[in-house]
Amino acid sequence: MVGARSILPIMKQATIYSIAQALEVSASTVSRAFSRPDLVKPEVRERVLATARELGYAPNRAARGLATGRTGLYGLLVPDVTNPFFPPLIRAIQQAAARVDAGVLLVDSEGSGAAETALVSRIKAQVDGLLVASPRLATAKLKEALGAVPSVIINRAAQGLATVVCDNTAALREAATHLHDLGHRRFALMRGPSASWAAGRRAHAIRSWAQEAGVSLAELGHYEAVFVDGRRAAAQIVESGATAVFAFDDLMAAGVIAGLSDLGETVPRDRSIIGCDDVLLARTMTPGLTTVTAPLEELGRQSVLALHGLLEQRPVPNVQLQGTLTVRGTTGPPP
Amino acid sequence: MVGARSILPIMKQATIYSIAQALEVSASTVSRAFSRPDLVKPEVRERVLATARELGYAPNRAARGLATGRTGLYGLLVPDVTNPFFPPLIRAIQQAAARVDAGVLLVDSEGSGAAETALVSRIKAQVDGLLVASPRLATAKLKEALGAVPSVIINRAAQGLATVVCDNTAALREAATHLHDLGHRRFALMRGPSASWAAGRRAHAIRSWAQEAGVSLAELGHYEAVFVDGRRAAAQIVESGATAVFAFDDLMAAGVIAGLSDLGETVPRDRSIIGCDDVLLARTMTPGLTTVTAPLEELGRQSVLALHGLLEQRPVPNVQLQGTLTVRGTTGPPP
DNA sequence: TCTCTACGTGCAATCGGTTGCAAGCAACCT
DNA sequence: AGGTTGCTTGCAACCGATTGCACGTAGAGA
Repeated sequence: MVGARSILPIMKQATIYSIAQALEVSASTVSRAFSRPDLVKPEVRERVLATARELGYAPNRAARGLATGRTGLYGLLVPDVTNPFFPPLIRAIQQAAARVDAGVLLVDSEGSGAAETALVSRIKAQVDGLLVASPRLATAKLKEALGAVPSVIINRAAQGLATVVCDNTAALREAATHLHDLGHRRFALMRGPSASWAAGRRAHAIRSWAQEAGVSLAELGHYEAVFVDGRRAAAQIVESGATAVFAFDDLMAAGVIAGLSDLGETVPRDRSIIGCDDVLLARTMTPGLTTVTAPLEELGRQSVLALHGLLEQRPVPNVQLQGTLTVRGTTGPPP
Repeated sequence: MVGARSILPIMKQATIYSIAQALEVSASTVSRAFSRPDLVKPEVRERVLATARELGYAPNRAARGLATGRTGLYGLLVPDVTNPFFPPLIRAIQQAAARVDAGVLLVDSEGSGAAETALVSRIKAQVDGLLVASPRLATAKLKEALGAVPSVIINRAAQGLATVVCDNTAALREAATHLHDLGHRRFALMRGPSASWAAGRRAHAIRSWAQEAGVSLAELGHYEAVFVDGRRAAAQIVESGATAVFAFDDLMAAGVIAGLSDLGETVPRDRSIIGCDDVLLARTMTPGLTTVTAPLEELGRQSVLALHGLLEQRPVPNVQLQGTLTVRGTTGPPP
């Protein structure tokens, strides 16, 4: 014994065996004190827990995983971490997962359906279950890729899979009415990606409202849900003659505003714009963006709850949450 | 050979043993074919690999982890996922980690130093190493919390720890010169959080430039690096009489612009603003924000490289990258 | 007093890899 | 021919927790 290193004795991490030894009980008892406390005499359990704390014991995840087949990890697959829609969702998921003692393994598919397939099969052996946010893949392919891994799909309907979605229909109708009340009669709708489930839903909500209200609606797109596509679309909007615009999401809305500004227009003086999602950007731009706020924290929490339920063999109902209208500064009376 | 089950035979996931059996070799050989290919006769190795592919074999991470003590996971601790500075970094880290066959376990400290301590000790047993982005904790406490876990600190200097930082001094001086050339002579600096290393560095860079250039510099703050703090600070800026403002980061810059707008001013007509980091927001606001672009992808890549090196016992030099000036629409001549 | 039940505990196998050690074998050297 | 070397491979002991099974004990019931 040479290296008497000063502070921390190079003591190997405590195991159930070290605890068992210290207490002169068997390792099984220690194990059970944690995983099945009801099977251990209260007094013994207390002593085990105390000693564990003393020795700084933390169960070895790998060993537990090997024995139980559970990793304590949830995979989270997002199409694009840098899209401001996802970070609040990620955070909520992370928190909720921590509450059920699970970690979050994050992967980004860079918006590619092919990558989704690859990533899913890459990580499905490493996790207990998968949370798939806004998948690009068609439902059938998605199901195939997922195989038997317990999964929850976020922000998209998918027959035969557990889903947690946000319905914006009511909020969008409210938004439309808000614009109508301000005096707008000519509307434009900037459609999102054709493969996007949300885009279809939103378009449908607005389309049916416009029909009922008997106002004109110019449908533009499909566009990619990115800033530059919004910016480029500004000319088409001007051309359409619409005074009020529904952008597919906040990013596109910001793009449109930038594009209109390039053309010498000011929002909301010359035109009103409404976004969707209420990402950080919507709150921080000037003027603030009128938009439909998605309950992202709740979305995250519910997804984790659903996955957790799935893992415990509980039947999990599909969840549908509601978006709400948030009026800020990009809507006003028509010129 | 009986079970010709039609599509997916309910076959348990393939293991090295199933492969070994199929090939009539020992499991050790199969194991070595993967982990130490050089020890296996090429011909045998080929057959193992082929059979593995055929059987859809994927090594069991938990088992490997138990045997080797490696989990194949890097922990990534960020103070706030929703701060747009981090998502691009996260994505880069995730990609780089995948390239060395590691997963990323993401945790968010919600900007609290105390939570950092708790989270670090919570996950350090589950990961091979830790990437700590912009920690709030003082270096000493951080080191204590990290203990012996191989770690890389991102975006902050920390004596005795491996670090990967971005130096903005040169870019900020360039930005200052840009403003000076436009005719500005009265400057203001909105300082970031006092605990932030980056804030100190940026302040120092600007302060020393101002001194050399012989222009007036009003130092405001410290502020939190959030939108609302920027917005509230607008009045102080007007009061200071500065025509050009360095905000600690883009979020604050956006806040200032909003605040000035509240007061009836327009940027850059009435005042010029410069941010820092070049987050998505900076590109998507109207007008675009003049700012110092941080090489986030490179920052992420280098951090992973460093951690990977650490894990292989290689000596890892500290990395320092350079920010670059990006001129957009929030800077112009003084009124 | 004797069985029966219920509870608490320990034994030992198991999860799926990794790895030190030694044996088998062929080529090479003297 | 005998000895040496180096390459392949198998054996078996781990890694740290979980869990089915069986044993021992004490209290309940007859």
